[in-house]
Amino acid sequence: MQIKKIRDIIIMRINVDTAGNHTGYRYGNRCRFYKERLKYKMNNLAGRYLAAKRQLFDKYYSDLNPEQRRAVFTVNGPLLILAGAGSGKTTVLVRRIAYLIRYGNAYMSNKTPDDLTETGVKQLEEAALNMPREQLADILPEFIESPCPPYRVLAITFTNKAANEIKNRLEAEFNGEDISGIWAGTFHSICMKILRVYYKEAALGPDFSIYDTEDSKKAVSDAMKRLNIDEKTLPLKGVMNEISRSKDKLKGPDEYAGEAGNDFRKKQIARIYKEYQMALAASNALDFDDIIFKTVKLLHGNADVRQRYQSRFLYVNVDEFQDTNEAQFALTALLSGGYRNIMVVGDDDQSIYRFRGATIANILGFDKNYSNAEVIKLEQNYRSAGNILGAANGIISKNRGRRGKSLWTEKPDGELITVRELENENTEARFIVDTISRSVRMKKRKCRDFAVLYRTNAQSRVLESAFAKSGVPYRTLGSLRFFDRKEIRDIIAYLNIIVNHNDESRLKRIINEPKRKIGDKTIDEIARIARDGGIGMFDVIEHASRYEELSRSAAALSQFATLINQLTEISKTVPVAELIRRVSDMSGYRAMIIAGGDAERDRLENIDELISGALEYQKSNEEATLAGYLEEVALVSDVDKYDETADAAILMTIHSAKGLEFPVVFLPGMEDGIFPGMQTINSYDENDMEEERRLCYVAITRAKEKLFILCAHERTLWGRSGGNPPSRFISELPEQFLDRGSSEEKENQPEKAASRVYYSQKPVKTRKEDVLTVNRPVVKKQEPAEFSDVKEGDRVRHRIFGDGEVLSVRTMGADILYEIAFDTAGTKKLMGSYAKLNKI
DNA sequence: ATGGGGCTGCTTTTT
DNA sequence: GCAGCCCCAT
Repeated sequence: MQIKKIRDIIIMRINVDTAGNHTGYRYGNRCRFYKERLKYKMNNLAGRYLAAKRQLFDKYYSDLNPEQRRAVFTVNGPLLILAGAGSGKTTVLVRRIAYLIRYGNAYMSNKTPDDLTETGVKQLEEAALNMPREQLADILPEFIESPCPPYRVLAITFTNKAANEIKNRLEAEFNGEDISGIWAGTFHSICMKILRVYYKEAALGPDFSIYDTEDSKKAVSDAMKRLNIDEKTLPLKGVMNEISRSKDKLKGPDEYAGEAGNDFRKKQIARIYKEYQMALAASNALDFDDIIFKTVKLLHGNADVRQRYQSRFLYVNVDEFQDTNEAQFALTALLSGGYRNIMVVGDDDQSIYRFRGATIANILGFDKNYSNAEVIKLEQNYRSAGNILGAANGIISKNRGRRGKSLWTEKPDGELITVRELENENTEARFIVDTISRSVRMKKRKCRDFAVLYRTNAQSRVLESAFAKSGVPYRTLGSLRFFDRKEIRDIIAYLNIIVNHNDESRLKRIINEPKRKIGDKTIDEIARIARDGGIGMFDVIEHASRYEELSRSAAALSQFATLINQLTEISKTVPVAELIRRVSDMSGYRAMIIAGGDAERDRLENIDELISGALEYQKSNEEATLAGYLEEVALVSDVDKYDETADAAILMTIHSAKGLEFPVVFLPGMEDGIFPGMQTINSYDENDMEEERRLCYVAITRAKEKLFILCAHERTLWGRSGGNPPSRFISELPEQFLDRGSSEEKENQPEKAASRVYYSQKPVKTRKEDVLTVNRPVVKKQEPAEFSDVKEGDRVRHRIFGDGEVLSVRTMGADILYEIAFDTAGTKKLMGSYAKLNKI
């Protein structure tokens, strides 16, 4: 296959096209163009008409800030919205889609009616001044300019949760009007929608299965066994990762092999990759990465299909762009290739998924890939109190690979951030629980106001038991997912076999579950015969008696085949929920659980829950099909079901907290070795530390009112006890936002620190400075007064933005917020303590 | 074929 | 510290 450098080709095309015959103007040109035109027409009717029109829209959208409005009104051409944490990103996305469906390009358009009259324009000007905002909706339709029908809008997100939120908020926005034509979904669900229609063109069978990580792990492991590659010499995890990253980069097995060169490990992986893909093809299955890979391949290689979607999607909107990988970037480029109205929102400072292939280059270089892209920054934060935001700005400013943004808020400073070192992980947990229960007892807050965010899931155990003991209601997110439970996976495997008899991974999973006296030997033999004969495993099973090698288990095998065939017949007549019931009965699965006695009780309940979930699916989908259900099950996680109304404190990893906000946030385990983790500390790639720092930034910006940063003097981790120095990230926080407890506590610190047993495996890495900062009680106060002689109207110089004029000076906590109109870099809001301003 | 006991090795996670 | 895997005994 020659999908060589799809990405390069796509990017090249973008550049060529945009440089050539794009409909828009470069923004700079457009600005100049505007000004000239406005100056010229200032006194004539058309100019006044346009000004009044824009005033009317600005007024109608006055619940948004000016940057947000610009993001809503800029609909044509490529647009990058850099949306800081808590800057109203989803609101903008939703309002923008609603705007282009209602008004099209009304605001930016320079068209004027031919029959303008003095009185008509006067009326508009009058309305812009005096008409109450609510009534403006009646006038605005007059300005509609090529509105976009809902079905021509595409909105892509990462999680189902985000997709649902967009859908729901849009529905509310249109309250009752039919906008169901909008394509809003995750990358994977969008791709599935395409692949289900054009499966033939994508060289897939009609009822292909989706392998989740667990399934593909098995398939890769099997492939390695077949190739006689030992998992001890080449760990499965690394192989999986390499294959997955390779697919992210749109590289198939052959290309991967081509690039392996003389690298033995890569050559091995290339063989596994190829074998794995062959197994997937034989099973008529795709893994998660393939869903996107194959779609990009299809759109790239098939002009008809490509054109079909390119001519359909007039506006393409991509959420969380900082988390896209190369394949996803290519997909968005292909889908938006028709009209090039592509808008991406994201925050480079919140990119925390590099480890799974996200490339921050997509957002950092968006305006290079799309040379005429406009860039809008949303920097006003509506979420966090001043001190929290100050700390967040402080820490993220230490990163180098960023576009540079500095958030500001109109909110008061609020409380200082509490930083505490506790004795050990148990006292740390108790501190959290006590703080919560005290606050709840005093009726200051509800339990659900509190969130505990940790770096690793391993930290949750101690926390959970502290919560359990105290009786403070709590919930943990992301422990064992419902669909990861064995019994659920088994039943789902049966359903997959019914749809796709040759799904090898699922077949292996349930062929002997419950026990049917079909052992591993037999299964391997079946797989081998199938492979040699180029037929499906199920075909072999169905005709087991034909093969001498299988004679011993032939009876059991044909019984199994009969079971599957019967269930397949049944599946054609009964709905999914009923089918699940039949599967669990006829397969003997239910009987097996019941035989297990009381210990297995909840497994039975889980199956019942699965059935009610299927009923739910039938209710909400008019065309409920088994294949559709399986797709939903494969692509939907139960994290989406995080119930924000339950009155319980919530415990989760920082990663899963992204996009959420809480009045009070605890960050336990802020220690070098945990956060940042040992791997990061020992890494020679400074990008690793930057990503860790971004994660810390995400953690801090989850808090609305109050933040606790905690570490333990001693900690038992992985069975060994020892201690970690407080996280280097704590010392990166500007001191003026922190409350480090009484001076007494501080004085005790050096001794404690001296007696510490460090985990550090590579003492080389523990540099002198680190130890010093740890041991010395940090009391250096930052001097915000340093620049306080800068006044409104002064000329100043900034390291990056150059020279500019100070528009306003405002105190924000112990810091000062400057608004500065830079000569070349535009108007920016900067915090005094980081801005490093020099008066000139 | 199956079940139990010992051994290893270990971020983060959505789809 | 514990989960998940491998190997061995039945």
